[in-house]
Amino acid sequence: MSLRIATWNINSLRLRLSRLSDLIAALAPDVICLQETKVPDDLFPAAEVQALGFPHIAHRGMKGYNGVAILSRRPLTVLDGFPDWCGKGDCRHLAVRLEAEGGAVDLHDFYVPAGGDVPDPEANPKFAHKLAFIAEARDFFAARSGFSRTILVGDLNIAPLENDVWSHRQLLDVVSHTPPETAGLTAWRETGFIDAVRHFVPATEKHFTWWSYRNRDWRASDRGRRLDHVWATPDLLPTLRGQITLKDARDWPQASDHVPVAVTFEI
DNA sequence: ATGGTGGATGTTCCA
Repeated sequence: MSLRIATWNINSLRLRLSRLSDLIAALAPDVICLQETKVPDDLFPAAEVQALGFPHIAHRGMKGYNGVAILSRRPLTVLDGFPDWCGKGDCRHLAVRLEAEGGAVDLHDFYVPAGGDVPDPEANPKFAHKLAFIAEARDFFAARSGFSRTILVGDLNIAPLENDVWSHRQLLDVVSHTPPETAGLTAWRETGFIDAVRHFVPATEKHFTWWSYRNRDWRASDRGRRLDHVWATPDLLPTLRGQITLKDARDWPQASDHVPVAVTFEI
């Protein structure tokens, strides 16, 4: 059974419902994990999403900011028992179980705090929150040693490798690529995941999923970062079939600043 | 060194 999972920071689901339709046409995903839906649960456009061929929906949203959702062609069960990360109640995580021929698969959708502009946890509470969030996530997964058949995706707001940013040297003190963030994210991943996109794209190759709105000509300047990730437990390695990073989506009308990333499993 | 753009909200915050 083929399972293609896409992740996308959509930066407002209601504003970009027609872009979601474009994503479905371009990638034909079985499951879509969204971040920054920016829609409270009672205003979630469920009927519109279902009309796009995704009858099974889980969402956790709030007014104005954050918000995650998982849209699926196949049945899903929402998983609970997870922390309220950093005790903020701010809608940054959703987990579901998908039934597959080879057994159930657990899927986590994360939206990690961006962390503000100043990479100093003493001076900037947003950066302190970001470091605390990734440490809490690392500790949570570390405490469940031996978990398997698990996929973790999302806008993790950190570019861990040198070629995950346009200039490693110039971004070492820029939030998203500082040593405490990249070390923290790697420690989280190493609790039990492999980087499914870098499994297909060599670490020597630049690879980005986000380009700032503030670059006039994003493609020419190409000052991108790889902030969006797909991880999988190593038992799923033999099921990996490929990845697509839909760079062209950055040129869609009224584009998100993030592009969709999809990984296909034969599961 | 600065400011650049975009979304939700409401006279500003967040990214």
